[in-house]
Amino acid sequence: MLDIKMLREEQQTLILALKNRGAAFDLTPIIAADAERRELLSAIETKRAARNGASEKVGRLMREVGRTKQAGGSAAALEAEVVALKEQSGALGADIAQLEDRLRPIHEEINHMWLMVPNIPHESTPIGADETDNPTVRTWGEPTEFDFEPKAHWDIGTDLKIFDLERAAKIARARFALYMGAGARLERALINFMLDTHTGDHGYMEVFPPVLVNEASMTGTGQLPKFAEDLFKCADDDLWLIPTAEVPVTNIHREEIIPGDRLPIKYAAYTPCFRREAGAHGRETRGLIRQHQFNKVELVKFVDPAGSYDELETLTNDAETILQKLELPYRVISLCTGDLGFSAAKTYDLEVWMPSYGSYKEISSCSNFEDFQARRANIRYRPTGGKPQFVHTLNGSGLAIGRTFAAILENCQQADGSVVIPEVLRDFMRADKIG
RNA sequence: GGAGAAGUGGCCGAGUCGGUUGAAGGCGCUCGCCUGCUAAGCGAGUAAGGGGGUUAAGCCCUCUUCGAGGGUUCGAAUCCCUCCUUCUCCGCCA
Repeated sequence: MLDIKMLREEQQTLILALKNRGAAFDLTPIIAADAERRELLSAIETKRAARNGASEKVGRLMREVGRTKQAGGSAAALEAEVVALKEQSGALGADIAQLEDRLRPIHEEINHMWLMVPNIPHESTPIGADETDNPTVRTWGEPTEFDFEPKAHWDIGTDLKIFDLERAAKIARARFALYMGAGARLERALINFMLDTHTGDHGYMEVFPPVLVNEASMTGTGQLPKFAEDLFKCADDDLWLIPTAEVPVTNIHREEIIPGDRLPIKYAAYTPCFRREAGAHGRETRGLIRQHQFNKVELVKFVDPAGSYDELETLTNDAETILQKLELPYRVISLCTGDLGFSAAKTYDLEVWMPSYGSYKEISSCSNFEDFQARRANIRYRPTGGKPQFVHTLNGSGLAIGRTFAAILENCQQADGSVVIPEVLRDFMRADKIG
Protein backbone atom coordinates (compact mmCIF):
# COMPACT_ATOMS: atom_id res chain seq x y z
CA MET A 1 0.00 0.00 0.00
CA LEU A 2 1.23 3.43 -0.92
CA ASP A 3 0.83 6.57 1.12
CA ILE A 4 -2.62 7.91 0.24
CA LYS A 5 -1.09 11.39 0.22
CA MET A 6 0.52 10.46 -3.09
CA LEU A 7 -2.92 10.72 -4.58
CA ARG A 8 -2.97 14.43 -3.84
CA GLU A 9 0.66 15.44 -3.78
CA GLU A 10 2.41 13.25 -6.34
CA GLN A 11 -0.36 12.29 -8.69
CA GLN A 12 1.81 12.55 -11.81
CA THR A 13 4.41 10.18 -10.36
CA LEU A 14 1.66 7.71 -9.61
CA ILE A 15 0.09 7.94 -13.05
CA LEU A 16 3.46 7.48 -14.74
CA ALA A 17 4.29 4.49 -12.53
CA LEU A 18 1.02 2.79 -13.36
CA LYS A 19 1.55 3.45 -17.03
CA ASN A 20 5.04 1.94 -16.91
CA ARG A 21 3.65 -1.14 -15.25
CA GLY A 22 1.09 -1.47 -18.01
CA ALA A 23 -1.60 -1.33 -15.34
CA ALA A 24 -4.75 0.24 -16.69
CA PHE A 25 -5.92 1.95 -13.56
CA ASP A 26 -8.32 4.83 -13.38
CA LEU A 27 -7.52 6.97 -10.38
CA THR A 28 -10.43 9.36 -10.86
CA PRO A 29 -12.92 7.53 -8.61
CA ILE A 30 -10.35 7.27 -5.81
CA ILE A 31 -9.48 10.93 -6.07
CA ALA A 32 -13.16 11.90 -5.93
CA ALA A 33 -13.87 9.57 -3.03
CA ASP A 34 -10.84 10.81 -1.13
CA ALA A 35 -11.96 14.42 -1.46
CA GLU A 36 -15.42 13.51 -0.22
CA ARG A 37 -13.96 11.51 2.63
CA ARG A 38 -11.90 14.42 3.90
CA GLU A 39 -14.80 16.78 3.63
CA LEU A 40 -17.05 14.50 5.65
CA LEU A 41 -14.29 13.85 8.16
CA SER A 42 -13.83 17.52 8.72
CA ALA A 43 -17.56 18.08 9.25
CA ILE A 44 -17.74 15.16 11.67
CA GLU A 45 -14.80 16.45 13.65
CA THR A 46 -16.27 19.89 14.00
CA LYS A 47 -19.49 18.47 15.38
CA ARG A 48 -17.66 16.08 17.64
CA ALA A 49 -15.62 18.91 19.09
CA ALA A 50 -18.85 20.79 19.82
CA ARG A 51 -20.44 17.74 21.41
CA ASN A 52 -17.37 16.96 23.49
CA GLY A 53 -17.37 20.52 24.75
CA ALA A 54 -21.05 20.37 25.69
CA SER A 55 -20.67 17.01 27.43
CA GLU A 56 -17.73 18.27 29.39
CA LYS A 57 -19.76 21.26 30.49
CA VAL A 58 -22.58 18.97 31.59
CA GLY A 59 -20.07 17.20 33.79
CA ARG A 60 -18.95 20.43 35.40
CA LEU A 61 -22.53 21.62 35.97
CA MET A 62 -23.58 18.30 37.46
CA ARG A 63 -20.87 18.56 40.07
CA GLU A 64 -21.89 22.12 40.77
CA VAL A 65 -25.50 21.01 41.18
CA GLY A 66 -24.34 18.45 43.71
CA ARG A 67 -22.36 21.03 45.66
CA THR A 68 -25.21 23.55 45.62
CA LYS A 69 -27.73 21.02 46.89
CA GLN A 70 -25.36 19.82 49.57
CA ALA A 71 -25.04 23.42 50.74
CA GLY A 72 -28.83 23.58 50.91
CA GLY A 73 -29.24 25.93 47.94
CA SER A 74 -31.54 25.72 44.95
CA ALA A 75 -30.04 24.36 41.76
CA ALA A 76 -33.06 24.75 39.52
CA ALA A 77 -31.37 27.19 37.14
CA LEU A 78 -28.34 24.97 36.76
CA GLU A 79 -30.47 21.91 36.17
CA ALA A 80 -32.38 23.72 33.46
CA GLU A 81 -29.08 24.53 31.78
CA VAL A 82 -28.06 20.90 31.98
CA VAL A 83 -31.26 19.81 30.30
CA ALA A 84 -30.71 22.31 27.49
CA LEU A 85 -27.13 21.20 27.00
CA LYS A 86 -28.08 17.55 26.89
CA GLU A 87 -30.63 18.28 24.25
CA GLN A 88 -28.11 20.25 22.26
CA SER A 89 -25.42 17.59 22.32
CA GLY A 90 -28.01 14.90 21.69
CA ALA A 91 -28.89 16.66 18.45
CA LEU A 92 -25.22 16.91 17.56
CA GLY A 93 -24.87 13.20 18.20
CA ALA A 94 -27.66 12.47 15.74
CA ASP A 95 -25.97 14.66 13.11
CA ILE A 96 -22.68 12.87 13.68
CA ALA A 97 -24.28 9.46 13.31
CA GLN A 98 -25.84 10.52 10.05
CA LEU A 99 -22.54 11.81 8.66
CA GLU A 100 -20.79 8.66 9.79
CA ASP A 101 -23.30 6.55 7.91
CA ARG A 102 -22.35 8.44 4.78
CA LEU A 103 -18.63 8.19 5.48
CA ARG A 104 -18.46 4.47 6.15
CA PRO A 105 -19.12 3.16 2.62
CA ILE A 106 -16.84 5.81 1.14
CA HIS A 107 -14.07 4.80 3.47
CA GLU A 108 -14.46 1.15 2.58
CA GLU A 109 -14.54 1.95 -1.10
CA ILE A 110 -11.30 3.93 -0.91
CA ASN A 111 -9.62 1.23 1.11
CA HIS A 112 -10.70 -1.41 -1.34
CA MET A 113 -9.50 0.53 -4.37
CA TRP A 114 -6.28 1.69 -2.78
CA LEU A 115 -5.24 -1.83 -1.82
CA MET A 116 -5.40 -2.70 -5.51
CA VAL A 117 -2.85 -0.05 -6.47
CA PRO A 118 0.60 -1.58 -7.04
CA ASN A 119 3.91 -0.22 -5.77
CA ILE A 120 5.82 2.49 -7.61
CA PRO A 121 8.81 0.98 -9.47
CA HIS A 122 12.21 2.28 -8.36
CA GLU A 123 14.02 4.59 -10.79
CA SER A 124 16.59 1.86 -11.47
CA THR A 125 13.89 -0.60 -12.54
CA PRO A 126 14.08 -0.80 -16.33
CA ILE A 127 10.99 0.30 -18.21
CA GLY A 128 9.50 -2.43 -20.36
CA ALA A 129 6.33 -4.22 -21.33
CA ASP A 130 6.87 -7.87 -20.38
CA GLU A 131 9.45 -10.52 -19.57
CA THR A 132 11.13 -10.18 -22.96
CA ASP A 133 12.27 -6.72 -21.85
CA ASN A 134 14.07 -7.91 -18.72
CA PRO A 135 17.78 -7.11 -19.11
CA THR A 136 20.43 -9.57 -17.99
CA VAL A 137 22.54 -8.02 -15.27
CA ARG A 138 25.25 -10.67 -15.12
CA THR A 139 25.88 -14.29 -15.98
CA TRP A 140 27.83 -16.83 -13.91
CA GLY A 141 29.25 -19.98 -15.47
CA GLU A 142 28.46 -21.41 -18.87
CA PRO A 143 25.50 -23.58 -19.94
CA THR A 144 26.42 -27.17 -19.16
CA GLU A 145 27.79 -29.18 -22.10
CA PHE A 146 27.18 -32.90 -22.47
CA ASP A 147 28.94 -35.49 -24.61
CA PHE A 148 25.82 -37.64 -24.46
CA GLU A 149 22.08 -37.04 -24.80
CA PRO A 150 21.06 -35.50 -21.46
CA LYS A 151 17.77 -36.45 -19.87
CA ALA A 152 15.18 -34.20 -18.32
CA HIS A 153 15.04 -34.26 -14.52
CA TRP A 154 11.69 -36.08 -14.44
CA ASP A 155 13.22 -38.97 -16.34
CA ILE A 156 16.39 -38.96 -14.25
CA GLY A 157 14.37 -38.96 -11.05
CA THR A 158 12.04 -41.71 -12.20
CA ASP A 159 14.91 -43.89 -13.41
CA LEU A 160 16.80 -43.42 -10.14
CA LYS A 161 13.58 -43.97 -8.16
CA ILE A 162 14.21 -40.89 -6.05
CA PHE A 163 10.81 -39.33 -6.54
CA ASP A 164 7.44 -40.61 -7.63
CA LEU A 165 4.94 -38.18 -9.08
CA GLU A 166 2.30 -40.79 -9.90
CA ARG A 167 1.99 -42.03 -6.35
CA ALA A 168 2.01 -38.42 -5.15
CA ALA A 169 -1.01 -37.82 -7.36
CA LYS A 170 -2.70 -40.85 -5.83
CA ILE A 171 -2.02 -39.59 -2.32
CA ALA A 172 -3.00 -36.00 -3.01
CA ARG A 173 -3.51 -34.91 -6.61
CA ALA A 174 -1.47 -33.88 -9.62
CA ARG A 175 1.40 -31.51 -9.04
CA PHE A 176 2.45 -32.90 -5.72
CA ALA A 177 5.72 -34.73 -5.22
CA LEU A 178 6.74 -37.77 -3.24
CA TYR A 179 10.48 -37.89 -2.64
CA MET A 180 12.02 -41.20 -1.65
CA GLY A 181 15.37 -42.54 -0.58
CA ALA A 182 18.26 -40.47 -1.89
CA GLY A 183 15.74 -37.98 -3.28
CA ALA A 184 14.25 -37.26 0.13
CA ARG A 185 17.75 -37.04 1.48
CA LEU A 186 18.87 -34.62 -1.25
CA GLU A 187 15.88 -32.41 -0.53
CA ARG A 188 16.82 -32.33 3.15
CA ALA A 189 20.51 -31.83 2.37
CA LEU A 190 19.68 -28.78 0.29
CA ILE A 191 17.56 -27.28 3.06
CA ASN A 192 20.31 -27.80 5.61
CA PHE A 193 23.06 -26.55 3.33
CA MET A 194 21.18 -23.36 2.50
CA LEU A 195 20.17 -22.61 6.07
CA ASP A 196 23.67 -23.30 7.37
CA THR A 197 25.20 -21.01 4.77
CA HIS A 198 22.84 -18.10 5.40
CA THR A 199 22.94 -18.34 9.17
CA GLY A 200 26.62 -19.20 9.43
CA ASP A 201 28.18 -17.07 6.69
CA HIS A 202 25.65 -14.32 5.93
CA GLY A 203 24.39 -13.35 9.38
CA TYR A 204 20.73 -14.35 9.14
CA MET A 205 18.76 -15.58 12.12
CA GLU A 206 17.01 -18.87 11.47
CA VAL A 207 13.26 -18.88 12.08
CA PHE A 208 10.69 -21.59 11.64
CA PRO A 209 7.23 -20.04 11.43
CA PRO A 210 3.64 -21.28 11.17
CA VAL A 211 2.65 -22.30 7.64
CA LEU A 212 -1.01 -21.46 8.20
CA VAL A 213 -1.67 -17.78 8.69
CA ASN A 214 -4.66 -15.52 9.20
CA GLU A 215 -6.15 -12.98 6.84
CA ALA A 216 -4.40 -10.01 8.45
CA SER A 217 -1.02 -11.55 7.72
CA MET A 218 -1.91 -12.29 4.11
CA THR A 219 -3.12 -8.72 3.69
CA GLY A 220 -0.01 -7.36 5.35
CA THR A 221 2.32 -8.76 2.73
CA GLY A 222 -0.02 -8.12 -0.18
CA GLN A 223 -1.32 -11.58 -1.11
CA LEU A 224 -4.81 -10.49 -0.14
CA PRO A 225 -7.16 -9.18 -1.24
CA LYS A 226 -5.91 -9.30 -4.80
CA PHE A 227 -4.48 -12.81 -5.15
CA ALA A 228 -6.90 -14.95 -3.16
CA GLU A 229 -7.37 -17.39 -6.04
CA ASP A 230 -3.67 -18.32 -5.92
CA LEU A 231 -3.93 -19.48 -2.32
CA PHE A 232 -5.13 -22.58 -0.52
CA LYS A 233 -7.60 -21.73 2.19
CA CYS A 234 -8.84 -23.62 5.23
CA ALA A 235 -12.28 -22.09 5.11
CA ASP A 236 -13.61 -23.61 8.31
CA ASP A 237 -10.86 -22.02 10.33
CA ASP A 238 -10.29 -18.82 8.40
CA LEU A 239 -6.65 -19.71 7.84
CA TRP A 240 -4.58 -19.76 4.68
CA LEU A 241 -1.64 -21.91 3.66
CA ILE A 242 1.39 -19.76 3.00
CA PRO A 243 2.58 -19.44 -0.62
CA THR A 244 6.00 -18.39 0.69
CA ALA A 245 7.73 -17.91 4.05
CA GLU A 246 7.76 -14.22 3.21
CA VAL A 247 4.24 -14.04 4.64
CA PRO A 248 4.73 -15.33 8.20
CA VAL A 249 8.28 -13.99 8.49
CA THR A 250 7.48 -10.44 7.37
CA ASN A 251 4.49 -10.49 9.70
CA ILE A 252 6.72 -11.28 12.67
CA HIS A 253 6.99 -7.52 13.17
CA ARG A 254 3.50 -6.50 12.06
CA GLU A 255 2.08 -3.67 14.20
CA GLU A 256 5.46 -3.17 15.86
CA ILE A 257 7.86 -0.30 16.35
CA ILE A 258 11.40 -1.65 16.15
CA PRO A 259 14.18 0.21 18.01
CA GLY A 260 16.37 1.83 15.35
CA ASP A 261 19.57 0.23 16.60
CA ARG A 262 18.15 -3.24 15.97
CA LEU A 263 18.12 -2.73 12.21
CA PRO A 264 18.86 -4.40 9.93
CA ILE A 265 16.99 -7.54 11.00
CA LYS A 266 17.76 -10.54 8.80
CA TYR A 267 15.80 -13.79 8.92
CA ALA A 268 16.28 -17.03 7.03
CA ALA A 269 13.40 -19.51 7.08
CA TYR A 270 12.80 -22.91 5.60
CA THR A 271 9.12 -23.72 5.01
CA PRO A 272 6.98 -25.70 2.65
CA CYS A 273 5.04 -23.39 0.33
CA PHE A 274 1.58 -23.95 -1.11
CA ARG A 275 0.25 -22.47 -4.32
CA ARG A 276 -2.90 -23.26 -6.23
CA GLU A 277 -1.27 -22.19 -9.48
CA ALA A 278 -4.68 -21.20 -10.77
CA GLY A 279 -4.51 -20.33 -14.43
CA ALA A 280 -1.18 -22.05 -14.89
CA HIS A 281 -2.57 -25.32 -16.23
CA GLY A 282 -0.61 -26.74 -19.08
CA ARG A 283 2.50 -24.76 -18.33
CA GLU A 284 5.52 -26.62 -17.03
CA THR A 285 3.34 -29.47 -15.90
CA ARG A 286 6.10 -32.05 -16.16
CA GLY A 287 8.52 -32.59 -13.34
CA LEU A 288 9.22 -30.54 -10.27
CA ILE A 289 9.18 -27.02 -11.64
CA ARG A 290 5.63 -26.01 -10.82
CA GLN A 291 4.13 -27.81 -7.85
CA HIS A 292 1.26 -27.11 -5.45
CA GLN A 293 3.60 -27.82 -2.55
CA PHE A 294 7.30 -27.15 -2.61
CA ASN A 295 10.08 -26.35 -0.18
CA LYS A 296 11.91 -23.07 -0.05
CA VAL A 297 14.47 -21.27 2.06
CA GLU A 298 13.50 -17.64 2.20
CA LEU A 299 15.53 -14.59 3.20
CA VAL A 300 13.73 -11.61 4.73
CA LYS A 301 15.20 -8.28 5.79
CA PHE A 302 13.85 -5.29 7.69
CA VAL A 303 16.10 -2.31 7.03
CA ASP A 304 16.60 1.43 7.37
CA PRO A 305 15.11 3.05 4.23
CA ALA A 306 18.34 4.93 3.54
CA GLY A 307 20.27 1.77 2.72
CA SER A 308 17.61 -0.50 1.32
CA TYR A 309 19.00 -0.70 -2.21
CA ASP A 310 22.44 -1.69 -0.94
CA GLU A 311 20.65 -4.32 1.12
CA LEU A 312 18.95 -5.60 -2.03
CA GLU A 313 22.36 -6.09 -3.66
CA THR A 314 23.73 -8.06 -0.69
CA LEU A 315 20.53 -10.09 -0.40
CA THR A 316 20.83 -11.03 -4.07
CA ASN A 317 24.50 -11.89 -3.59
CA ASP A 318 23.61 -14.07 -0.60
CA ALA A 319 21.21 -16.07 -2.78
CA GLU A 320 23.74 -16.25 -5.64
CA THR A 321 26.33 -17.69 -3.26
CA ILE A 322 24.22 -20.82 -2.99
CA LEU A 323 24.22 -21.36 -6.75
CA GLN A 324 27.94 -20.68 -6.94
CA LYS A 325 28.74 -23.15 -4.21
CA LEU A 326 26.58 -25.73 -5.96
CA GLU A 327 28.43 -24.84 -9.17
CA LEU A 328 25.20 -24.35 -11.07
CA PRO A 329 25.34 -21.90 -14.01
CA TYR A 330 22.94 -19.02 -13.67
CA ARG A 331 22.20 -15.46 -14.67
CA VAL A 332 20.72 -12.48 -12.90
CA ILE A 333 18.02 -10.45 -14.62
CA SER A 334 16.34 -7.24 -13.54
CA LEU A 335 12.58 -7.35 -13.87
CA CYS A 336 11.24 -4.51 -15.99
CA THR A 337 8.26 -2.39 -14.97
CA GLY A 338 5.83 -4.53 -16.98
CA ASP A 339 6.96 -7.77 -15.32
CA LEU A 340 7.47 -6.49 -11.80
CA GLY A 341 5.40 -8.04 -9.00
CA PHE A 342 2.54 -6.10 -7.45
CA SER A 343 4.28 -5.15 -4.19
CA ALA A 344 7.86 -4.76 -5.42
CA ALA A 345 9.72 -1.58 -6.33
CA LYS A 346 12.65 -3.50 -7.74
CA THR A 347 13.32 -7.19 -8.32
CA TYR A 348 16.25 -9.30 -9.43
CA ASP A 349 15.47 -12.81 -10.56
CA LEU A 350 18.13 -15.52 -10.41
CA GLU A 351 17.71 -17.99 -13.23
CA VAL A 352 19.48 -21.33 -13.22
CA TRP A 353 20.50 -23.16 -16.37
CA MET A 354 18.10 -26.00 -17.14
CA PRO A 355 19.33 -28.29 -19.92
CA SER A 356 15.88 -29.81 -20.52
CA TYR A 357 14.46 -26.35 -21.23
CA GLY A 358 17.55 -25.27 -23.10
CA SER A 359 17.24 -22.01 -21.21
CA TYR A 360 17.50 -20.35 -17.84
CA LYS A 361 14.69 -20.91 -15.35
CA GLU A 362 13.75 -18.74 -12.37
CA ILE A 363 15.01 -20.14 -9.08
CA SER A 364 14.99 -17.05 -6.89
CA SER A 365 13.32 -13.68 -6.83
CA CYS A 366 14.91 -10.93 -4.73
CA SER A 367 12.88 -7.80 -4.15
CA ASN A 368 12.89 -4.49 -2.37
CA PHE A 369 9.35 -3.53 -1.37
CA GLU A 370 10.43 -0.23 0.15
CA ASP A 371 7.66 0.75 2.57
CA PHE A 372 4.82 -0.82 0.56
CA GLN A 373 4.50 -3.88 2.79
CA ALA A 374 5.56 -2.00 5.91
CA ARG A 375 2.70 0.46 5.50
CA ARG A 376 0.16 -2.32 4.96
CA ALA A 377 1.49 -4.31 7.87
CA ASN A 378 2.32 -1.26 9.99
CA ILE A 379 5.94 -2.17 10.60
CA ARG A 380 7.95 0.81 11.82
CA TYR A 381 11.24 1.63 13.45
CA ARG A 382 12.19 4.44 15.75
CA PRO A 383 15.26 6.39 14.62
CA THR A 384 17.29 7.39 17.67
CA GLY A 385 15.39 10.29 19.18
CA GLY A 386 12.94 10.51 16.27
CA LYS A 387 9.38 9.70 15.33
CA PRO A 388 8.49 6.19 14.17
CA GLN A 389 8.89 5.62 10.45
CA PHE A 390 8.09 2.73 8.16
CA VAL A 391 10.95 0.29 7.57
CA HIS A 392 11.82 -1.04 4.17
CA THR A 393 11.26 -4.76 3.71
CA LEU A 394 13.11 -7.04 1.33
CA ASN A 395 12.99 -10.71 0.61
CA GLY A 396 14.33 -13.29 -1.74
CA SER A 397 14.43 -17.03 -2.19
CA GLY A 398 17.64 -18.49 -1.03
CA LEU A 399 16.65 -20.76 -2.86
CA ALA A 400 13.62 -22.70 -4.05
CA ILE A 401 14.55 -26.26 -3.10
CA GLY A 402 12.57 -28.22 -5.69
CA ARG A 403 13.97 -26.26 -8.60
CA THR A 404 17.47 -26.52 -7.18
CA PHE A 405 16.92 -30.27 -6.90
CA ALA A 406 15.85 -30.40 -10.55
CA ALA A 407 18.79 -28.25 -11.65
CA ILE A 408 21.26 -30.53 -9.88
CA LEU A 409 19.81 -33.63 -11.51
CA GLU A 410 19.96 -32.09 -14.96
CA ASN A 411 23.31 -30.32 -14.72
CA CYS A 412 25.15 -33.02 -12.78
CA GLN A 413 23.85 -36.09 -14.63
CA GLN A 414 26.33 -38.58 -16.05
CA ALA A 415 26.26 -40.73 -19.16
CA ASP A 416 25.52 -43.82 -17.03
CA GLY A 417 22.37 -42.22 -15.59
CA SER A 418 23.86 -41.42 -12.21
CA VAL A 419 24.03 -37.94 -10.70
CA VAL A 420 27.19 -36.56 -9.13
CA ILE A 421 26.46 -34.68 -5.91
CA PRO A 422 27.98 -31.16 -5.74
CA GLU A 423 30.98 -31.04 -3.41
CA VAL A 424 29.32 -28.86 -0.76
CA LEU A 425 26.41 -31.27 -0.35
CA ARG A 426 28.40 -34.44 0.12
CA ASP A 427 28.71 -34.21 3.89
CA PHE A 428 25.00 -33.56 4.15
CA MET A 429 24.24 -36.42 1.74
CA ARG A 430 26.87 -38.78 3.12
CA ALA A 431 27.36 -39.76 -0.51
CA ASP A 432 29.06 -38.30 -3.58
CA LYS A 433 26.65 -39.61 -6.17
CA ILE A 434 23.19 -40.99 -6.67
CA GLY A 435 22.80 -44.14 -8.72
C1' G B 1 -12.93 -29.55 24.71
C1' G B 2 -14.76 -28.05 30.28
C1' A B 3 -14.22 -24.47 34.68
C1' G B 4 -12.17 -19.95 36.60
C1' A B 5 -9.11 -15.21 36.34
C1' A B 6 -7.12 -11.39 33.53
C1' G B 7 -6.04 -7.97 29.18
C1' U B 8 -4.37 0.05 30.62
C1' G B 9 1.13 4.22 27.70
C1' G B 10 8.53 1.51 26.03
C1' C B 11 8.00 -1.57 30.80
C1' C B 12 5.67 -2.19 35.78
C1' G B 13 1.26 -0.61 37.82
C1' A B 14 -3.28 2.68 39.90
C1' G B 15 -8.03 3.61 38.23
C1' U B 16 -15.96 0.52 38.46
C1' C B 17 -22.49 3.07 42.36
C1' G B 18 -19.78 6.63 34.13
C1' G B 19 -18.31 13.31 34.24
C1' U B 20 -11.30 18.39 33.23
C1' U B 21 -8.23 10.50 33.68
C1' G B 22 -5.11 10.22 27.30
C1' A B 23 -4.97 8.25 31.85
C1' A B 24 -1.94 8.73 39.30
C1' G B 25 2.65 6.52 40.92
C1' G B 26 7.21 3.95 39.74
C1' C B 27 11.01 2.26 36.21
C1' G B 28 13.32 3.41 31.76
C1' C B 29 14.65 7.19 28.31
C1' U B 30 15.85 12.61 26.75
C1' C B 31 17.47 17.56 28.01
C1' G B 32 19.23 20.88 31.80
C1' C B 33 21.32 21.84 36.84
C1' C B 34 24.50 20.09 40.57
C1' U B 35 28.47 16.90 42.37
C1' G B 36 36.33 17.85 40.32
C1' C B 37 35.47 10.76 37.95
C1' U B 38 31.53 7.01 39.13
C1' A B 39 27.09 6.62 41.91
C1' A B 40 23.44 9.48 44.08
C1' G B 41 20.50 14.19 43.98
C1' C B 42 17.35 18.32 41.74
C1' G B 43 14.22 20.36 37.63
C1' A B 44 11.68 19.73 33.04
C1' G B 45 10.09 16.58 29.20
C1' U B 46 8.63 11.66 27.35
C1' A B 47 2.27 7.15 23.27
C1' A B 48 0.65 6.48 18.29
C1' G B 49 -2.31 7.70 14.21
C1' G B 50 -5.75 10.83 11.11
C1' G B 51 -7.49 15.85 9.46
C1' G B 52 -6.63 21.19 9.21
C1' G B 53 -3.61 25.81 9.82
C1' U B 54 1.15 27.95 9.87
C1' U B 55 6.79 27.90 9.71
C1' A B 56 13.29 28.54 7.85
C1' A B 57 13.42 24.47 11.54
C1' G B 58 9.51 25.15 15.36
C1' C B 59 4.56 25.21 16.48
C1' C B 60 -0.89 25.64 16.89
C1' C B 61 -6.10 23.67 16.56
C1' U B 62 -8.90 19.24 16.40
C1' C B 63 -10.49 14.06 16.18
C1' U B 64 -9.51 8.81 17.24
C1' U B 65 -7.22 5.00 20.23
C1' C B 66 -7.12 2.04 27.74
C1' G B 67 -7.10 -6.36 23.62
C1' A B 68 -10.89 -6.09 19.00
C1' G B 69 -15.80 -5.08 17.41
C1' G B 70 -20.74 -3.63 18.64
C1' G B 71 -24.43 -1.48 22.23
C1' U B 72 -26.46 1.87 26.32
C1' U B 73 -25.68 7.34 27.39
C1' C B 74 -25.49 14.25 26.56
C1' G B 75 -20.80 11.79 28.09
C1' A B 76 -17.46 5.07 28.93
C1' A B 77 -10.84 2.71 30.54
C1' U B 78 -15.21 2.46 33.84
C1' C B 79 -22.05 -0.48 32.40
C1' C B 80 -24.02 -4.49 28.65
C1' C B 81 -23.13 -8.09 24.40
C1' U B 82 -19.86 -10.82 20.95
C1' C B 83 -15.04 -12.22 19.67
C1' C B 84 -9.62 -12.70 20.38
C1' U B 85 -5.44 -13.50 23.49
C1' U B 86 -2.89 -14.83 28.07
C1' C B 87 -2.70 -17.37 32.86
C1' U B 88 -4.48 -21.39 36.47
C1' C B 89 -7.07 -26.14 37.12
C1' C B 90 -9.29 -30.53 34.56
C1' G B 91 -9.63 -33.56 30.06
C1' C B 92 -7.20 -35.15 25.47
C1' C B 93 -2.88 -35.69 22.55
C1' A B 94 2.55 -36.03 18.95
